[in-house]
Amino acid sequence: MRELENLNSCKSCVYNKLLFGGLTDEELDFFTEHKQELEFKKGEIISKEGAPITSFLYLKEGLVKLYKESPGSKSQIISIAKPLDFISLLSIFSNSTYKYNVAALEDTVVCSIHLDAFKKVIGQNGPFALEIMSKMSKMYDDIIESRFEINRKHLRGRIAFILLYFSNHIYHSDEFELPISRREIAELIEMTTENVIRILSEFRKDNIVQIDGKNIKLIEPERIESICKLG
Amino acid sequence: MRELENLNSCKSCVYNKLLFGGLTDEELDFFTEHKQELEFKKGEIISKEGAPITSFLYLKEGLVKLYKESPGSKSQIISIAKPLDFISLLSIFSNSTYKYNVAALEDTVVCSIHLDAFKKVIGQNGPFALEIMSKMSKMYDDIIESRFEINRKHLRGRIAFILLYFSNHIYHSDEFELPISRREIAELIEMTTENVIRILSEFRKDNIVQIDGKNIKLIEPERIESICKLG
DNA sequence: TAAATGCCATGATAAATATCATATCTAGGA
DNA sequence: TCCTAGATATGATATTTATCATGGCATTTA
Repeated sequence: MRELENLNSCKSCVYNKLLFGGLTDEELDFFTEHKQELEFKKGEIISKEGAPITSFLYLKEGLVKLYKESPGSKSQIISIAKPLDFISLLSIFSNSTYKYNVAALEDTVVCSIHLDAFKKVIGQNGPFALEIMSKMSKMYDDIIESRFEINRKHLRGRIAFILLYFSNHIYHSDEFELPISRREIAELIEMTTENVIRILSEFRKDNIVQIDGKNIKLIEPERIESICKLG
Repeated sequence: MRELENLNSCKSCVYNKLLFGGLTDEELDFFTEHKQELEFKKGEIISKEGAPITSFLYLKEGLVKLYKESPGSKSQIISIAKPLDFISLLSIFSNSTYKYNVAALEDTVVCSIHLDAFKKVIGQNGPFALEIMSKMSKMYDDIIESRFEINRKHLRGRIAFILLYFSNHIYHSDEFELPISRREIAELIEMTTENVIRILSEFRKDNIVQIDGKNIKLIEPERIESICKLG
């Protein structure tokens, strides 16, 4: 992890309008004083389950995974966060320590705002509070929704689901490089690594995807959609 | 559904201190004007997926289930809400329509505060906003946590989990009456109705629970704990 | 009262999935 | 450079779970 020099003010930050629409100049200056940009290399741990929460974190660049490790069983990936997602989201208002781990899947830049400063502004700016609540709710809803969706599918449907997830929600293209290993896919969609590999092979043999290592190309997205829908 | 007469002010409501610690008298009066208590009989639907959200709802008395119905597959129960839980929670700040259904498992009293009024107070009272966010986060965290926990267990572990859930979190007793059918248990912990019945029978034969219809008595809670932990 | 419906119950069987074994390939470290 | 650990790959087998069939029981409805 590397702390970037604190050159940029939040006021000039291209993300502030997307994320923090309703803030005054004073509030943005206040955040500027209490923020820090952090850079993480691929594979680095950003936060750990059980560690105290001291800041509000959101992703500026890169890709991270939120995951849980439970003794004696495999780890489970809760979700993948992309730029502009809040990554210290779950737990931040409900717990003093993180309830899950966060690790960088790519080189990543995180903006870290000191928690007290963040809460102070929420407390004084109602519309901002509502905005954060709305974004928070959306993220929680998405996680819960996709958990239930994955659970009612069979293995082929789950693989179809995750391929479409990367294609539609992360890369916006039929062709992309998987940011995670087969094992991590397994941890994300509740199946074994062997079966992830097996079913990706099936899809390749059926000619609905091209696979070369981590490089994926969806040849027949419509068929993948229908496999996903059927479950 | 029956609308109760609006006799009680929020100021005198026994729940207000538990739920809404930081409100001024004026704000409580404001809520009194914009609230309505609703009574639902067991089995009644409180809100439906897709219906517009017009109020903030919380449970005063009774027990409800939050569930999703998806065409062509069984419904899935997301969670069970008990008194003081927010039931219009998910979606309320992120969507204009409900993302799931809510139905009463017992005779139930719901307090309904008009959404605009609720948002207005959040916007003007920062500590209250933080309080609501904290409670919201906790509920979301619990749902997500238990989803992941259920998913890494085998059937026996799931049954143990749900027995302990009712015992520890709902009834606070080793002896209780199940508020839901075997089919609903199945919808809640991701298994088939037959297997719920089968495994409850196994537990009965193994003498770790007494079962008489919906009446349950945990004979050996420690063994149930260990079955739950092992998965 | 009778019929019907839904819930509880159990067994037999089929299907889905995990586990185990093994092999190849690759990337990173000594 | 070689060596090792981990990722990918595939087959055989075992385990877990779902499905199907059937019946009893209770509760609602005609």
